[in-house]
Amino acid sequence: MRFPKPSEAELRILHVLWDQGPSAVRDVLAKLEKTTGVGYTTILKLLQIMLEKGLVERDESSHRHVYSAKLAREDAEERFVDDLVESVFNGSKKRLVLQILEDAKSSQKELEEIRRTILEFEKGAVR
Amino acid sequence: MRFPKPSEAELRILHVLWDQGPSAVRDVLAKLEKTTGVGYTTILKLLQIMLEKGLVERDESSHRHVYSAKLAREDAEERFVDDLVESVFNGSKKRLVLQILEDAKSSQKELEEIRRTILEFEKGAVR
DNA sequence: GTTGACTTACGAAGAACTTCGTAGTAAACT
DNA sequence: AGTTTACTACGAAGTTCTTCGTAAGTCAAC
Repeated sequence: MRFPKPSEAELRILHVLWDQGPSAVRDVLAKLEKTTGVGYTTILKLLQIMLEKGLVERDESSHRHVYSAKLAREDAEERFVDDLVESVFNGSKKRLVLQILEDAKSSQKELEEIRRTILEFEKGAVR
Repeated sequence: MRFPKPSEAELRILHVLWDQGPSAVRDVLAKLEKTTGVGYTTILKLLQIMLEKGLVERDESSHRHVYSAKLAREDAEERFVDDLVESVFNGSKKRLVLQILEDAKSSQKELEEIRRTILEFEKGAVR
């Protein structure tokens, strides 16, 4: 089954859930209010919408509901990459890779890191 | 100066302008109506909005206005990749590269193509 | 020069997204 | 028990995006 693509604000919340694990609204707010300045009920509403969409699930055993990501980080990453390849690079993953390399060309350090990353991967290293 | 990020529909139009060069509304429509089923005035309106945003420019010397992309393909690609890295991969291009490799792992053919792409790039080949 | 086809301009509607205010409910603390 | 604090639910407003309908302008061809 295909899950809906998270919006920007939803993605910010998912990052918190991925990093911190199951969290109440207040826990999510704690991480996001400094950077986004967003209010409590905004997070709450978003989590409720995400629940409807199936992006998160919640534990209602306590009055203080606890939300956890139902969409795995890797699945989300793959989905976003696939969508990008489709909409921007005409379905060619090769062209995306080329663009990344082309993009990093200006920075010797960055290019070197990518080269190292690929080498590690070829040796069978996982992340 | 930072150009606005094209929306999905705007991006579809930009692809046409990148592929075909300067085009009138009808020319853009010809390419998009089969795939998207969208109407004439929709394309027109979008082009007008894109003109305001600075994504395209237009030649009004003839009654039939001709639009051309002001935003270069490569710049758009770079912008979309950067935004993806920022919003999904926590700013780490390395993690994006890893995800692409991880993603292609299932397909031997795809992985091989990426490997070849990187090799070509290292030899100084341009796209 | 009138008609008909094509074009632009523009308003508006519906959808998704983001945000918050208000109201009601549960818990906690004197 | 009563008050204060914290939480959930929900409606609603503002924004952007996408789409189209309608009106008005241009041009060629009859």
